[in-house]
Formats: sequence, structure tokens, C-alpha cells
Amino acid sequence: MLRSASVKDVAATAGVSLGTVSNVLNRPERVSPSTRARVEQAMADLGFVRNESARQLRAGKSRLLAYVMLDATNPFFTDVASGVEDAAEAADLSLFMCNSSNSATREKAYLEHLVEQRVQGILITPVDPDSSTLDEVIRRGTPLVVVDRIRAGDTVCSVSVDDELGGRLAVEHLVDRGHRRVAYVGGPLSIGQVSDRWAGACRAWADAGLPEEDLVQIATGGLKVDEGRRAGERLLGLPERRRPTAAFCANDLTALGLLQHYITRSRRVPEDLAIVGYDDIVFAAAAAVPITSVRQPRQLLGERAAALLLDETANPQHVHERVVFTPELVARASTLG
Amino acid sequence: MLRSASVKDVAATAGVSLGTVSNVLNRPERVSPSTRARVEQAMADLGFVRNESARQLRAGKSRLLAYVMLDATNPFFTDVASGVEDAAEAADLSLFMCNSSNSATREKAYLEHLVEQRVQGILITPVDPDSSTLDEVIRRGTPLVVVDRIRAGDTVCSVSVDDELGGRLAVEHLVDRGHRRVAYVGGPLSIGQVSDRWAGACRAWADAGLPEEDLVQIATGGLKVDEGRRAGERLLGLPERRRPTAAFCANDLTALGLLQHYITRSRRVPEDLAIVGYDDIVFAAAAAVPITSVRQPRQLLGERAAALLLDETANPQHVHERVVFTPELVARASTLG
DNA sequence: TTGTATGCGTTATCAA
DNA sequence: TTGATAACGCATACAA
Repeated sequence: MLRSASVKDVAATAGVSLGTVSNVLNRPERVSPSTRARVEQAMADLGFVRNESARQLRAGKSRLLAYVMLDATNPFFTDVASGVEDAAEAADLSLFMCNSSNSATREKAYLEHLVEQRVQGILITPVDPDSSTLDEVIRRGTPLVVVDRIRAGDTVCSVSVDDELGGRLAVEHLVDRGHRRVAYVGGPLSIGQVSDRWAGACRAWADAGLPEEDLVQIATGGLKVDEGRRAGERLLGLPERRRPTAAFCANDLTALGLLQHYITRSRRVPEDLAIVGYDDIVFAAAAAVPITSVRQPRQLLGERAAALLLDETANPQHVHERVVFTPELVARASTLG
Repeated sequence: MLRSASVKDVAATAGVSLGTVSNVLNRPERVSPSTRARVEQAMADLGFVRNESARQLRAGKSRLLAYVMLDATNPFFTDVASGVEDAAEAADLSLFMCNSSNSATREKAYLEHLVEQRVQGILITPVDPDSSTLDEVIRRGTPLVVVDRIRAGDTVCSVSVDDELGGRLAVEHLVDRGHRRVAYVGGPLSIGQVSDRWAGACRAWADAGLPEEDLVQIATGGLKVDEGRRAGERLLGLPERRRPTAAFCANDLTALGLLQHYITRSRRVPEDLAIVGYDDIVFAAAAAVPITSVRQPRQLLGERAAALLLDETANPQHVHERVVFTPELVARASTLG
């Protein structure tokens, strides 16, 4: 099959004009049943498939949406993606999923491609929400919505979750459970999430009237399982009387690593260390000691972001919105004993 | 920005012909430095972006590759995807990632779209490798490679891992560790993987000269964490003298669920139950009791599949190949005590 | 009800 | 070195 059949080919074998074939495709009611049947037969015989590029060119716009994920190996983002997917499907749009893998270079290359593809719009969890790369995209005419991050200024819509509140919920819970020396595990602080959750943690700590120095920060270089393990090492390396009795981790991956380090060293969770994670990924609930975690409405995040994007493309009076969802603490054995 | 600038617009503002603009884009060496500068300036001023649809239409083919995943929430597939992504990037192709979420309907819709997009080729882990939907795609001219599944006949390339061998490795390991009553946890058997691993398990069991009835099957309805938990319930519901001392799970998700059920019931792993998983996802190694698992070369699977696809698109003498990789057992605490 | 003609943006061929 | 023109496949306005 060298070149696939075009409307012209179909027209020829059906013995009708090209316009009629097009009518069969787009306004079948205008075509008499008999010719329609003939055309449809010809299409079947030739294995005719619409050429989307040509349609797009003609239409002046595509029926494509794109979601640029920050890290496809983090279940949090695949859940967001699933929300986006549902929304795209409902709007009869195809979804282009890309994974920047936390690389600004890769992200930029993808954005370049997407703009060239004339996607209707881009949903993105950017490596750096304030990068000028995003402005460039907008300047060139592709609407963009930031997911799970906040961007300074009001040039785009964004959908996120209140991370400071999340941090507060986590630490309030630990304080309620009687903990008076707590570690915050996460990093780098340059990630908005990490610093906001830390800010919320500090706030809750101060509100409880506890001394500042008893909320310690275990700074990590990232938010993967391995960094959690290393945080465990550092905690166990502290002299016992100064060692925190609870840890609040900036995400579940680090929480899982930390849990593993403690358990494999025959420490008990929550007796030796209570743990709170963040994101409530399926593996948090599935851990040997189910992990208390701050849940974010992941699917909803994706769905809502897609809705904003669609509004921006369709509605001339669209105004940029900043949607902030509320997180929720899910208490499990890792803090309840 | 209503309509983005075209080559024609660029030509007009630069005061040159349309052909010259095209030359600047595609054969800059043919254009005198001064006019080239003028054209480039105009492109910058107008925010010109190539229209990929038009290029595609003109070229007669796209620069798109697609990977249709079976389940984006399973880390196994995101790792395969990352391999595909690397290969696509190296070949300067964009990658369209889709997620069928185990739904044949959704899969079909995606394939339809992809064929219309004239993607160069499709990598797919199909819901049903023998479905005629795949034939339809091929018949309409889009090359296709099956990933992590095998399809009867030789109409397509496929890349997979020897699941029977994997099953054998798992059970041999358990037999070596002295287990004489073992459960196989997984289902439904209609999934090739599940039945092949079971076949391998049986083979190893027979080779060890052990009585058939002591390798028991705990059939599950799927391969998620929850099914693992339920399998745990069923195991603990057995009278102790007939209860298996080890379980081989058809994937890590079920292994994690099973592990959790045992641990939260204060059973010990591996003392009360040794556990072997399959896939060696990051969460297997990260479990409180690190899980022994059969590792598959996930990234490589994706890369190799992409390579086969690219060969099929570029090489007229391409012949379909069936690549089978060898799995490897990674022993950890869940069987080593 | 059906046919004809035009243009979307790009690239390549050929002429100037 | 640059310019004019045709073609890719489709959808639509308009003519028959």
C-alpha cells in the first residue's frame, strides 16, 4: 500500500464527483441513498481513511489537546493525566501526552513540536512555572494552562491545590497525635510545592505554640524513593534524644523510602516514627504500614484544567482563572498506631 | 492573535517571494546572507511557526510515532514508554502517547485517530493481541508493532519477554528455598502473560518432581493491588496445614497487596509466607519487606520495539521479527528472610 | 441531488 | 540568487 486512497480515488471508483464523496463524509443526508451506498462501498474497497492533516489545514485548527507531564513515573501525574484524558474524550479531542521527565530541554522541544502541530491548547506541569518558554508559547498563539503549579502574574489559567493548607493539615495531625519533635522531609525548596508545604508546616507548628527549633528540616535533592531512604539514614543517625518522633514527607515516594528504611532497620512505624506522606498515591495505601497522606483531587485537577483550556479556546470573553482545590488528610496506620 | 503568520505573510513583510522564505527554512545556504537576515527578522517579528499539518500534507507522511499503552497507572508501562520516548527522540520523531486503560473501545478509538493522523507507525500493548482491530490498522497502511504481547501468525513484529521462563525462574527459586506448597496468584488466565507464567511455574514444579496438587492457583479477576489483598484473605482462610508457604504473584501490584494483607494481619514475610512478584517495578524494591521479583528489561522493550517499527517504515526489505527478551530474577528479603 | 472550483500552508521544480 | 507556480487532500460555496 504505497499511497493510501484519497477522496479523489474514491470518487473515481464510485463514479461520482469528489464533492459528493465529501458530502457522504460530512453531510450524508444530502446524498441520495443509492449513491451514498455506492460511495461507501468504494471507500470500504479502497480502505479509505480521512487524512487528518488535510482536514486540519483546511479547518485552520486541529482537534488535538496536549498534556505535558512532569514525570510519568510518578503515579500522581498519571492520575492527573487520566482526568485530562476523560475531558478530552468527552470533547471529542485527541490527547497528545508528553513527558518532560523533569528536563527543561525536553520540555522546550515538546512545546516547540506542539505549537507546530497547532494543538488547540496545552496543559502543562512545567519544570519551572516562571520560565519564559511558556510566554513564548502563548505569544505564538497557543493557549496554555498550568497544572499543579502556580505562575506569577495572570497571563495564564492555573489549577492547583492549596499546598500550604496541605502542610498545615499534616502537621496539625501530628501535633494532635502528641508529637513535639517533627521532621519535614523534602527538597529542593526551589520547587513551589516543597516550600509551600514547608510554610504550612511552620505555620501549624507556630500556631500550636511549639518552639521553632523542634520542627527540623531534612533537605533532600529530589522527591523520589531513594531520597526518602537517605532521609531515614539521617534521622537514625541523630542522637536519640534529639531525634524526631514523626516525619512529614513532601510526597509519598519519599515517605515510602523512609518507611522502608525504618522497617528494614527493625524500627516500628508509628511507634518509633510516625509518617505522613503527600499525594495519597495508591502505593501509600498499599504499603505494609498504610501511610497517612494528604490527598489531592488528582483526576479533578486534570479535568478542571482541561475545562479551562477548552473555555479559553472557545469563549472569546474568557478571563484567566486561578483555581485552587482543597486537600484532605487521610489518616492511616503510619500515624495512628 | 487570530491567525498565525504563514510563509506568505513573512514574505510580504520581508519584501521577498514566498519561495525565498521557504528556502531560508529548508536550504538556507542558497540564500544570500542579507536577504536571509531580513527574512529571519520578519519571522521573528511575526512570531512565525511552521504549520506541521501543511508540511505533512505536502510530505505525504507525518513525523509522528504513537504508543498505545495498556495501563498508564502501572509503572511497568510508563517505563516501557520511557524507552519508546528515547528512541523517538533519537529519530527526531514526536511521540503520541495514548492510554487505552484496558478498554477495547477506547483502544479502537485511539487507533482510528492515529491512522487518520497518518502516524508513521504504532506501538501497542493491545487489550487483545488477536483482535481484528489490529489487522484493520495494518490493512489501512499503518505499520504496527506489538509490545509485551505475542500475536498469533506473523503479520506483525512483536517484542516481548519470555514469560514462561519468568514463571520457571520464580518457582525454581522458591523450590530452592525449600518451599513445597506454593500458590500462584493471578488472573484472568485469558491474559497471555498470566497463563504463560503459570505454565512456567507448573513446568518448574514438575521438573522438581513435586506433586501437582501442591502448586495451587489463586485465581484473581485482575492484576491490581486490591486483588492481591483479596488473595491474602483467601490464603489466610485456608487451614494451616494446607496453606502454602510461598506465593508467586503474576505481577508486583498483586504482590504488594498480598504483602500488605499479611503484614497488617501481623504475619511475617517471608517466615509465614515468602513472596515473589513480577516486573520489578520501583515499588517492589521500595516495599517494607523488599520484594523478590522477576525483572523485565522494560526500557529496552520500548526501545527495541521502536527500532523495529522504524525499520519497517524505512526498509523496503523489512521482514517481521519476533523478539523475545530474557527475564531475570532479583532476590530480595521477601524470599530470603 | 450532484458537480465544479477554490484555498488552506508548505515544499519543490523550473524559469528568470 | 530569487521568483512564479503547481501539488498534497479536504471541505465548502456555488453552479448546474
